[in-house]
Amino acid sequence: MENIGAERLRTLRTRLLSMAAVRSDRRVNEELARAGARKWHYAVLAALDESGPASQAQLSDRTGIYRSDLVAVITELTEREQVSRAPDPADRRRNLIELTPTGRHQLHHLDTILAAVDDEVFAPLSPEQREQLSRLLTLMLDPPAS
Amino acid sequence: MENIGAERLRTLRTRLLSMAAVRSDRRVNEELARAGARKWHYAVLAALDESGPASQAQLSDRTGIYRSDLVAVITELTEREQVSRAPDPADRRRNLIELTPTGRHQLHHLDTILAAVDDEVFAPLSPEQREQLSRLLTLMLDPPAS
DNA sequence: CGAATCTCAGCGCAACTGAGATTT
DNA sequence: CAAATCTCAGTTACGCTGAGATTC
Repeated sequence: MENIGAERLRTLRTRLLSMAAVRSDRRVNEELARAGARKWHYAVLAALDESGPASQAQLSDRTGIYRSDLVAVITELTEREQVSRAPDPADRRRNLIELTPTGRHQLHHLDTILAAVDDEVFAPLSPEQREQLSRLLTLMLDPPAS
Repeated sequence: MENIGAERLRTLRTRLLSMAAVRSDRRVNEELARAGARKWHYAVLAALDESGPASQAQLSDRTGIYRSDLVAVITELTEREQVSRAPDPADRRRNLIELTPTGRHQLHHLDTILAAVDDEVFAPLSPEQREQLSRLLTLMLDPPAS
């Protein structure tokens, strides 16, 4: 049981990661809120833009949002007329969710906002360091098949 | 408005950071729970070990726990006899919180657990990459005075 | 029939706010 | 008196579970 040093709270890696994410998430949520959105809204819009119309179950897989929570998210997006929800004629268990022109416009708006937040949150890092951070985090999340 | 690419959700840096932290936090919380603790318990024990006896307000500053939440945390730690809480004779508005021998022992136990979790969570990274990650995160959180 | 899908109700935890009581 | 400290009550959001109804 060696000495860990008098800096546990400042150097513990899992804690650093957690604190950095809390700070980043807070700014992201604040700025999205100013645009009338939350991060799940963004995730759904982006998933629809990148992979096309989908059922709620597919959107759940693509975004990581729980199926039960997606119901409310899609309802909110339809109220804002950013997506449409209609029964899938090919399989009436499913809802077919599609991006509307308004939704695509909002997505681009949110892209701009998020780019600015990224720039602010990672301001202390050089462009090379930001890339390095992305690489390390990606490596953590998707370790290359050994 | 240039094209962001069809990988937003997989490459957005703030999202990578958030996902990595969620995964890490989950493992930390699971393992601390198996030891009958939560991360705030650890933070308080470590702060007391490193900086000595303190009032709850001081502990709040050192750990980042809200003063209102510290009440319950300290109560739980006293129930486990890991800290003692007594009115500070020098200023009776304050409670003086001190680490007990049991608390110091538990702290060392939790140190061991957290070292193992760190090793597991960051397994995909080499020792050099782990150090690099720590440096980048520290830089983000405490940017050097420009 | 079993399996998939959507919906709703609710739990547990964490971050956070606000207010009251006591002491300095 | 104003300010600091501790305590308690309550809000909001999120991740997650479970159950019912419908459709395949």
